[in-house]
Amino acid sequence: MSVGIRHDDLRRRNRAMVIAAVRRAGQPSRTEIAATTGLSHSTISAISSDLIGEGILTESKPSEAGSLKRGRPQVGLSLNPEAAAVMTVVLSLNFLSVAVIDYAGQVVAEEQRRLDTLTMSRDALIGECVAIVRRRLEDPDLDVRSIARIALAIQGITDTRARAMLWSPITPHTDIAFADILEDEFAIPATVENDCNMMAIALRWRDPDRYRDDFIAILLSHGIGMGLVLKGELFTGTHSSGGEFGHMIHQPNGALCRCGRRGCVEAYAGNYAIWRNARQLGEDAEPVADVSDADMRALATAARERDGPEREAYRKAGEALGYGLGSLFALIDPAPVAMVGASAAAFDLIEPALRKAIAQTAGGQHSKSISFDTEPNELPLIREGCAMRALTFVDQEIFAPGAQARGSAGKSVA
Amino acid sequence: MSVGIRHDDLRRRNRAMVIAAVRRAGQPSRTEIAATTGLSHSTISAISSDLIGEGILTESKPSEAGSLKRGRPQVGLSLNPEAAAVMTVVLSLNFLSVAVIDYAGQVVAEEQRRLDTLTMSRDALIGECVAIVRRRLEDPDLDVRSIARIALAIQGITDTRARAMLWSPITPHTDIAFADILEDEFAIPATVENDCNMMAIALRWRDPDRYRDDFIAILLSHGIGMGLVLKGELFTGTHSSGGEFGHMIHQPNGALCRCGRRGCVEAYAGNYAIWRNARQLGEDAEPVADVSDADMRALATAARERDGPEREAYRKAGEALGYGLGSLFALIDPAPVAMVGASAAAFDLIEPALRKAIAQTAGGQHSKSISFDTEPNELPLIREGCAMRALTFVDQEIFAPGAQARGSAGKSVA
DNA sequence: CTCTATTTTTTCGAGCCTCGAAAAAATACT
DNA sequence: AGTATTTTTTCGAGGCTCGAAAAAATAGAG
Repeated sequence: MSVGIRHDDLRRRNRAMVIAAVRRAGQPSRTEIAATTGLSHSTISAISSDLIGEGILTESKPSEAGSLKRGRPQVGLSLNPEAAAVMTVVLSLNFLSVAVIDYAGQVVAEEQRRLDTLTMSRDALIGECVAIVRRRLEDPDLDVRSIARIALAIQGITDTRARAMLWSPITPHTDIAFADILEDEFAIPATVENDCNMMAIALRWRDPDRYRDDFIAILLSHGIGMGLVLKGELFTGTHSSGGEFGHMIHQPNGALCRCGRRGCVEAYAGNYAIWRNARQLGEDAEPVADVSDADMRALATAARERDGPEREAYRKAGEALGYGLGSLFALIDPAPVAMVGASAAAFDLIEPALRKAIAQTAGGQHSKSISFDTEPNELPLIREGCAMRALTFVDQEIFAPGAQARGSAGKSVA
Repeated sequence: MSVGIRHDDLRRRNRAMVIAAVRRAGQPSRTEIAATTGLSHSTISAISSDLIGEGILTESKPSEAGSLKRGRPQVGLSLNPEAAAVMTVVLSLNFLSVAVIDYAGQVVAEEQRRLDTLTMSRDALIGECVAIVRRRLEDPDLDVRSIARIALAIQGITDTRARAMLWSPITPHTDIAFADILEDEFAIPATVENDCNMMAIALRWRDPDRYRDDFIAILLSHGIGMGLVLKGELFTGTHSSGGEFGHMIHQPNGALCRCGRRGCVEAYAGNYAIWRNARQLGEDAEPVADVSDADMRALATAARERDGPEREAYRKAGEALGYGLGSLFALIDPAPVAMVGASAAAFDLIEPALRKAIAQTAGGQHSKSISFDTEPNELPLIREGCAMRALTFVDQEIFAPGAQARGSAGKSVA
């Protein structure tokens, strides 16, 4: 049951609030912080002077823009880049990349690597992840002690506690407790996150006007993934990362899905499904392991050029996505959608059927008002989201320990 | 953006916490409250003495059971029934009922009434609701001034702010701002709630062991409704009451639904759909306005007796519910389900096909572990939930004003 | 160049709140 | 009747936020 608020929680929570305000606003003055948090100037003054003393914040020059004002100029507060650093690890199909990010959010080092994730042994996969992290940590240019957290993003299902990958399309192996493995190895707190959830977080940071409290990020790729933000918070399943939009049922007993079941949205809208339909292989044809981006582009070009099986394949994809979104919108009400990933570049081929389908569902009553945006490049988005998530953890758990306690006040996505 | 915690919020929140603890536990001692809330004995002592002084709590005799213990006996705290009262109004198809409930949760008065909701004019419908409330308020036995809140539950879609009914199957009229109407009329704060959400709240109070943080209540009735509790909180859409499980798409372009669209779960599993299939009228047959409980029982009896169209109708209903739940479980992970309503009595006919369908979905991987419970009588459940919701509002907004501020700490379903 | 108006930031005392320790209260056991 | 035990209250200490006032830092006016 919920727990009372202790007296010392108060300061911790307000510290977290101030740090969050600075991270969001970039270089706010104390006065601005007081306004956004609703706390008094005295309190902000006390907290920020603590935080500066601890090296978490630094004073920077007044925000250059409006310095024509009369009185004492505002002095901007910003995050001290050297206060800490985090490491992001993004593991996707045949690709592994890490980045070191300072406390202010700047990338200070990175490394990328191709692997054959589908055929690697479990130990080899884990080994590669550990090794690439170790190489970054051993980088002489880097103060190892400053790495306060590692966040690993992976395509597939993770558990709610962000400790393990439960299942992933990029490897046949399951239940890999990456968080424990990394923590045992490096003694740095680690979490495992779902890639689409990180996309959603990144979108929110990139465009907070459009992606604020309620929106959907859909990854159109070999498979179909989703990151969902509802009421300002990342929506996850009760046990897993959840939000397996791609495996909602579009056609009972329909096309064969990569997951072994039938009729999932993904079995119509994933790259392999579009490929299969475009090649007219039939819905029972075994999903191929991978379709190159070049092949998908060729398919899209063909579909644009003439009415044929390629165009029909995209139409079917749009229909599946549309009915899927319609069902989703029946549950959560319509919200803005971001289509992310290589196939988002072919959204023009998908959109008509999608809109037609969605218009026939409960959530689609005002389907014209549902807006779609596209972003073909998912990797930078995942990495950004991962970085923000890791930094937010540092903000809250390390620099304001105990503040994450309960209540969503400090738990908001960003 | 989120707001800092003021110093005076602290007491308010902890007051709310204590009240909630008493409401949940029934007759806890101060020591028990200290344990469940995590606050110190001194704090609990101070707060409870305030609350007793204000007439919100009362001291009752020690909890009779374990009074064989050694030391000073615990003195139980309980809600003062006279501290306030709330009124519930439940509006369902052709039926209107109100109840007055004291602060401790006991029904002190009630009234029920049959109406022809489908054919009534908008004003007549509103008029009946206002009139029945007025009759209760004018009851000489009742201290009118003590009614602190009115909660109206209605089948259909309400808005997130709980101010208005947006759409309902029980009436052709839409967008009725019942909350404003009642507040203008009686100057008592009012809310409008979705019936299935209230069912979920009631289930949680009735059986907190089974229905704790994550569960689903599904109303099997003329239509199909759902109340969903996730992570301890009632799940609603972003704009509406949401959770329109019945209008998730089961079969694109499938059977005609009462909502005018095609292929919704309800178009296979609602009473009218089962009836239509049992009578072999075809999927395009216009949904009938109402099927009597007696007719539905006859259908169920026939289905149990022989393999025929009746049995097939229930099979189809189970299949639709199963695939729908499967899609839902893809998003939120599996959770216990309560089947509520008259047709829950025919769940034996529905279950086999339901389990078979769910086993073919992503969420159904462990379909055997998904447990179903049935409760044929929805009305008492709706009223109970409504009462608890209204009382919780009083707990938080009236007796601990400002405490509902932000953070879910105090917002939990109960 | 000095003075004034203006705005931001810090300082300081007041008022709450929670906590821990100790005291008081109320009972069962010996 | 006295002792052990458990619950509840009391009381002082320590923290936190707030408002008001003071201090700091600048632009504009004369």
